[in-house]
Amino acid sequence: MVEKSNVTDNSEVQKKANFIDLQIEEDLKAGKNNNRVHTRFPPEPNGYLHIGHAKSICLNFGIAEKFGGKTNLRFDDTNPSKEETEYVESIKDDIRWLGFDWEDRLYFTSDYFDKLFEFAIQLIKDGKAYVDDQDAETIASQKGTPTRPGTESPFRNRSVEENLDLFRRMAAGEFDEGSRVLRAKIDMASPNMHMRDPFIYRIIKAHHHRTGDKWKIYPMYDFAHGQSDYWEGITHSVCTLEFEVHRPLYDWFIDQLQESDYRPRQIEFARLNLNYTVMSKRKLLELVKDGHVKGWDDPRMPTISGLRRRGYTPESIRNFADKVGVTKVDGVIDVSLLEFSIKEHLNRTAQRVMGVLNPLKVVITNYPEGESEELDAVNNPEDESMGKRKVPFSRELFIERDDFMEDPPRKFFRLGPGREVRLRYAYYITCNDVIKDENGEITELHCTYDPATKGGNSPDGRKVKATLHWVSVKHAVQSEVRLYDRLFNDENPLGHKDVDFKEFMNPESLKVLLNCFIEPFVKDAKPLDHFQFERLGYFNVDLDSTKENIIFNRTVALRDSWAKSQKRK
RNA sequence: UGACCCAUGGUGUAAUUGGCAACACGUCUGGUUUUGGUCCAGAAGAGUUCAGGUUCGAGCCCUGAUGGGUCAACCA
Repeated sequence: MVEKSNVTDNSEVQKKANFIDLQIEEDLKAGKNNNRVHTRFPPEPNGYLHIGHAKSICLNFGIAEKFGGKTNLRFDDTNPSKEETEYVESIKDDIRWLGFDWEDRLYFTSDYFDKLFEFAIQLIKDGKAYVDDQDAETIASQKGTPTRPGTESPFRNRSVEENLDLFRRMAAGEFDEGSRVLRAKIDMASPNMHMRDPFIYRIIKAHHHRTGDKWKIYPMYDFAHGQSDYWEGITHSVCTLEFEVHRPLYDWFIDQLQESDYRPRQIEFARLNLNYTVMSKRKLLELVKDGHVKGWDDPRMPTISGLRRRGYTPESIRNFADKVGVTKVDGVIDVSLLEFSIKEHLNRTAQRVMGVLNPLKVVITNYPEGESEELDAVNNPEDESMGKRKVPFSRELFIERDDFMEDPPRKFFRLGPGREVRLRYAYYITCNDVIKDENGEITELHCTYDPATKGGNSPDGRKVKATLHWVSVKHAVQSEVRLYDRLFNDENPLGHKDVDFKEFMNPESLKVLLNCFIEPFVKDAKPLDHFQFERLGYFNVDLDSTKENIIFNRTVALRDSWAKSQKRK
């Protein structure tokens, strides 16, 4: 069975087996690979990980967990011109943050460069690989098309000795980049383009982030991946759908290598797509490089570091990965599911706090000047063990501008002239006067409070229709709040021919509010701490935050059926 | 005149392997509520791309069609 055997967060959810689980169960039933299950997560260190990688990470480590196997982390670093150590470190951080552990199984494809080289030599000796002296264009022209077979290279039938000599000289750096490649000799007429004598080694004279300048030639992905799997004892090599057509080639190389019953198997699944964003490293890099966002970890980015900074928790991302499932169907997941995942987690765990984003001053005219008091507030109504805190109250308060209307429409329950509402955990107040400046802008409200309603209940049983959040002016912490909206206005920014995806960027994806006031409880909050600002949403402390200037990110807004009903009108 | 893959409510995933199409998100309604949140109750929404076939019975098996995706980087 494939249910999680360990009962972690006592949720004991029995996960449905997906098609990969089923295939693994079959392999196990057939006694393959001595009943071992061993997966790997193989990122290329050429960018930061995104939520799509998170799905793959959860899948690979999840499989190992379900079947009592192991998962390796392997950096697929076969192209020195694109890869950097910075990326290696960020990737490791992100995986660890998600809560997965590769233990001592950290590998680099570059660890296998010597073995790969030897394997190439062997193929040459076996007459299964040859050096091609033609340039890229010529070779491409001989490749044929998907509907027309290719033609063989004039260098295809060189002698083994000549191939050996040339290949060694390629490795020695005797030739220029692009002047020669090593190719596998397979079948130029294959209906599968990848089998038409694929390149397996090319000359690149760039500094490699790990092997330095030792190598002048580097293996191609197809020549490295399966072999790395094989040498690491990987049993199930899970990758995304676009590698489906590579599988025959993967198998071909394994055929050349296999010397026992053990054999790794490639299985493909559909990559994650999210609407209103882009999910390709190249496109994300473009956003970073061109300054459309502030970096890989900009809270608007679908990167793991961006989501982390935005306030997403590892739990929420893992739950999300579970919810989207694993299939071979190319689909697009609605961001609302991602947002649901974080709201679900933070609702249970986030400290409640009151914060006013667009302040409107309220003077409690019958509250003694210069005095203040502390009121009890619940830290999390979903979790009594989180206890209570004190919130200071005084004569001058801020409330949310949206919570007052001079001419309240029909279903508006909040404050208006002559109306009485409750200030959460404090008192009932009634609005008596609306003070305006010379432009007619409302500058403050004069209200009276009912001392008998302390804590928020009226002894006479009088009801109010609304409860507002508030802060005490002299106690509140002024802070910056960054509100985020989707990065793109279009559901599928990449789905338009002839229009660059950046054309669809949302100009209002970031709104910075500098004049926000939060209750003093947040004074000592540290970067990445989560809060629910009551009635508003979930916020966390940004990495830019300092003791003097606390900065909050809005992770996600609370569901707001009032705003929704207003929008409909 | 190719190969390979895919097709179930708006979205994503299920369906005891041939037996009443279910769950989640989203949407809507009502209730509870010191958060217009949460929670609770309920509703709408697919008859499974189409056409044949096998079968007592097909979302599931077979055939064909249609639609979509991937493949012709010295990227992974």
